[in-house]
Amino acid sequence: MKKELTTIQKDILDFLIDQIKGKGIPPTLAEVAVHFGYRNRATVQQHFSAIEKKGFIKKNPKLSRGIELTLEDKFFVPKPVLGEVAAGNPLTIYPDAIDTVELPTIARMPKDSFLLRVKGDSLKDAYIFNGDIVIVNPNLEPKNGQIVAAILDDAAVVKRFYKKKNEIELVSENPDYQPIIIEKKYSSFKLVGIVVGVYRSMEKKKAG
Amino acid sequence: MKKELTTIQKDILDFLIDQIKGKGIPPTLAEVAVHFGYRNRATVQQHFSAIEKKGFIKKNPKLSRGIELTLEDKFFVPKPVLGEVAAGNPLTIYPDAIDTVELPTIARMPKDSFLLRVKGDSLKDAYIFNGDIVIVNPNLEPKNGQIVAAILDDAAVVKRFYKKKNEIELVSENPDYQPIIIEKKYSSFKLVGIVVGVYRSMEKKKAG
DNA sequence: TAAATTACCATACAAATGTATGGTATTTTG
DNA sequence: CAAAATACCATACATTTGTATGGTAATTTA
Repeated sequence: MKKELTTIQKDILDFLIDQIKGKGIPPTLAEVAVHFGYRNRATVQQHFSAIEKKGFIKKNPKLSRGIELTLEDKFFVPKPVLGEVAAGNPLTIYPDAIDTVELPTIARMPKDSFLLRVKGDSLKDAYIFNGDIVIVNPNLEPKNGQIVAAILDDAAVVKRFYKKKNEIELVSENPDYQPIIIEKKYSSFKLVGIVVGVYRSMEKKKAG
Repeated sequence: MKKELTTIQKDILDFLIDQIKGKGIPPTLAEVAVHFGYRNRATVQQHFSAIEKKGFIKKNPKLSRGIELTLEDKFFVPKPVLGEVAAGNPLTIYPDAIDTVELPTIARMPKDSFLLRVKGDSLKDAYIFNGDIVIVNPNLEPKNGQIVAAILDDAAVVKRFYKKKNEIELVSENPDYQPIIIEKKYSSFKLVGIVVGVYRSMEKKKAG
């Protein structure tokens, strides 16, 4: 019935969604071909057919730019969760997806953003809880007070970000946790991105 | 700078808006010609030029369906929020969208699901807070313990749902609020749907 | 192992598309 | 009144677009 998309098919679908939601109109076969470096439209044409057969888009025959998304009926689209981040103490971030969450289409992420599942309760006063999924955008400059994801000594944290004269402060909302202070020269610190949204599925009840 | 449109030009612009807003993609010259009964595309072509000269649309040369609206309103209308629902006490639900949420990259609304913005703090022990957006699916049967949206005396509430022998109980997580008990024959109660997810944008900081 | 799927390539074609040019008649404007 | 703008018509043309068909190689599935 509804099969899974291959990696390439998923990339193409992402591009379609990106164009439709971003530019407003669906791309032509040629435009997709150019974007992915294909030498002809037939390749895209065949990918479209495959994606349509799996039920993710609908082609309006003969109609230019006649691609419609059927995602709205699906509602939930599986997205990889790249790792678990500690709101409290640092945890490992995994190179590949450790899991997938069903993300509602309304909370669709920007192309290069990714998801992290929060562990711990140090952000509970910022209304982010154990098990919540945070959407991280790596292409934004952090402003003071924003919640960011960062790598610290090969582990990942989600904290509130404050830039000071010679140091960066990562604070938890929860007073039980001490702020992490990073001197600017400290090299094993790497900012990953800004947390732009939080999503929580209500499907399964969770513990407090 | 920006002159006024003639009656016909306005009709054509209206059609453009209609198509872009409704169908999602701008029409071709030919489609507009057919709609208005013109025998050729050149007529539409000239109208487009006139409307563009007056600053209401922008033509992307050589690009099929390359018409953009330059109206300040812009139609990448994010997501309509149908109303505000009280987690605490009932609030009115509005017939039309009262607001839109700005989300990272937004997909279209699932056909029959919708969004509601939560007001009040009676669900705070279920980790749903004032200002959060709940995603409501009206096509699911509620199970005991699930969080539902319901209409109660022309107002909407978001509560935890419990079905008992002869009554339905809607409880808040927050003990400050008394459970609402509805006898089964009570007619002004209508279940709207199940809350399947919660989304919160981090773009603007919010109050507790 | 055989069959199906995937992921590309190339070529061909009719129809659709945006554009250009030229024409006519009416209405509006300076 | 003359000039400009408006509102259509017709035809022509190069591209673009969707589609169809056939082929190759690698991978996945049965």
